[in-house]
Amino acid sequence: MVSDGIDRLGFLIHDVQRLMRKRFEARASGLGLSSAQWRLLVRVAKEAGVAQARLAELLEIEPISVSRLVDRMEEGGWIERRSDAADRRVRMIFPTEKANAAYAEVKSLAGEVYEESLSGVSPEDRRVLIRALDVIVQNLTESEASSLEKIKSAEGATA
Amino acid sequence: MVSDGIDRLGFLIHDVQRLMRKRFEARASGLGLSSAQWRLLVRVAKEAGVAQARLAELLEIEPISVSRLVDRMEEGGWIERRSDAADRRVRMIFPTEKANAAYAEVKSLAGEVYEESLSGVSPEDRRVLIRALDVIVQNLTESEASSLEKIKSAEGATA
DNA sequence: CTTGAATAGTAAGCACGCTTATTATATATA
DNA sequence: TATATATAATAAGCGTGCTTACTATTCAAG
Repeated sequence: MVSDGIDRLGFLIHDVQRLMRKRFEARASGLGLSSAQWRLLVRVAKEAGVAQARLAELLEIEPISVSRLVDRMEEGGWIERRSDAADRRVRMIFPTEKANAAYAEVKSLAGEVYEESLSGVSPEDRRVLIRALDVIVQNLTESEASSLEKIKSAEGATA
Repeated sequence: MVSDGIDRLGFLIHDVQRLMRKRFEARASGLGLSSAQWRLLVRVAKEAGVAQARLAELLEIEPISVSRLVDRMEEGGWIERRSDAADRRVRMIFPTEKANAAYAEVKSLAGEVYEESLSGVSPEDRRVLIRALDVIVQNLTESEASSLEKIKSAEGATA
């Protein structure tokens, strides 16, 4: 327990995220696509016509964050907003031809970054890594929900 | 190789980082200390009197980012800027008493977040996780440097 | 001593996340 | 029907990272 490195987990995750994003954006800068925009584009490619509110759920970010991201991506010509005739509150998001054309290229580019990152990590360790990260996401999203429940039930009780 | 999940690595890292930061800041919000500020404070606690430029190196962020982070932390009463008599360009950074008092508490709080994150991950898998993240950081910082060298040598022709 | 390069720090402005508040529209209920 | 609530999107403004450009200071070279 003395120096297992767990006490550095937050710092490590933070550093890895920052470095991977930086590397990806250096590669994709020619295209003018940031990593956040790429994440959104992946979703939109799979579900053309999705509403912004649903995108926010899928990406697990706030609707306002989607709104401004979509602003910039629309300016960049990556996606298109269309009104929903059935519900005039809704803006449906579609990928443009430019986005469809770039999709495969950017995906392989992301794959390159992953391979560079994992150089020297065995296949077995890669599996463990991915599995552990999945568990962490699970743990943190689950108990986020349960925390909310606790708060709710505590509100009406002796806290 | 078909669905080993490596293609989700970037998304996973991104999600884990965001969720852990969110969780930490929910816990530490009472103290008014963000995770970026906590990272800086850890360094300053270990090297009281460190210059901002050195902090930027240690934290691997840009000097300007340190500058504004330090602004807010000075306002918050966590650190103190002092001029270096030997070099008037330099601002030496010291933790305040408030910071020293909070240090142990926040550290254990961070530890709690790590434990919650890793719930259900075996000790062996934790070791693999930390080791893999260390390797990734290594891979991405190393070839960042080598990229810079390539650029430099390309600039100066035969270098 | 003077000039010029290098270094420490900061200012301005952008991207992307957030919280809080507002507008427009839909839906449920009195 | 009229009103109240809920939902979709956006606006305003903050924190933390970035790039680029600036000032102040130090140091090296002449």
